[in-house]
Amino acid sequence: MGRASSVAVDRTLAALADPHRRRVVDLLAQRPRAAGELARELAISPPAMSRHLKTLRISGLVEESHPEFDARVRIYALRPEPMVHLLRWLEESERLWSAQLLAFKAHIETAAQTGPDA
Amino acid sequence: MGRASSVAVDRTLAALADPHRRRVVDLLAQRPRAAGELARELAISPPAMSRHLKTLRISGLVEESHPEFDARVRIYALRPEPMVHLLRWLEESERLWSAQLLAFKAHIETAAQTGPDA
DNA sequence: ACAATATTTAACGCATATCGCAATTATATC
DNA sequence: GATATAATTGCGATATGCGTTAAATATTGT
Repeated sequence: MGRASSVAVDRTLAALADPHRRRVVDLLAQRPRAAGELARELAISPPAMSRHLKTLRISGLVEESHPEFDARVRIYALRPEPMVHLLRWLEESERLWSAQLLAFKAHIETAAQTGPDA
Repeated sequence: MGRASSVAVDRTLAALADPHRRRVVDLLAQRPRAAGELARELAISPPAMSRHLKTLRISGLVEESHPEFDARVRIYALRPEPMVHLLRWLEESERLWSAQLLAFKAHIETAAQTGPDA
C-alpha cells in the first residue's frame, strides 16, 4: 500500500496542475455551477472550459448532472474524494518529514551525550 | 487573502504534477539524498533528474546542500513549506464543500418542515 | 598534471496540452 | 417545424515538457 494509491494521486495532481482547472475547483467548492457560468467567470471560451471539465471529470474531481428544468445545461459539482487522497498523501509526507527532524534532533543529543568532538 | 497565495500553490501543483518529481518527494520525505542516488532509484538519466530537481528547487519544494566531505555531491532535502500551503488550500476547499452539504441538508429539513410537496 | 567522478547545461526530437474558431448534437421555445 | 441556446467535439496552430546523448564544469584522488 501507499504505492497502490499513488497512481490516483498522480492523476489528481495532473488535473489540478492547470491554473484554470484549479480555479474551477475553487468555484465549485463554493457551490455547483453550469459549464457556461464557469466559462464566463474564468473568461475563457466554452470549448476550452468544456475540455477542462472533461479532464476534471475523468480525474474524478467533479461530477456532472442536469437541472430538472433544462436538459441542455450541465451542472458541475465538486467530488472531494480525490482531494481527500491527496490530502492524505501530503499528511503522510509531512509525518515522515517530521520524523526526520526528530531523528536529527535525537542524533544531536546522542552526540552531545557521547561527548562533543569525540 | 486566499488569492494572494494562489500563485504559489499553482507552482507547487505544477511541480508535483510529474510522477517522477512526486516520487522524488516521496523519497526525500524519508531522508535527504544525493542527486545521483535519486537518479538511480528512479531509473532515469542524471540529466533528467537534474532538471526535475531544478524544477523542484525553483518551486521551493527542495533545497540543495553539499556534504562536507565531497563538494561534487549535491544533497537534496525536502522543504515542507509549499506542501503546507497546498494542504491549507485542500483543507479550505474541503471546508467549503462541507458547508455546501450542510446548507443542502438544512434546505431539505426546511422543506420538510414547510411540508413535503408543498 | 592527469584521470576519474558527480552533476549540470546545451542541443535536438518527440509527445502532449491548450487555445480559438467552426461545425455538430441535443434541447428548448415560438 | 424553424430558430435560438447550451454544450461538446473536430481541427489546425502554437507552445511547453520531458527524455536522451554529448559537452562543459567542478572537484577529488593519484
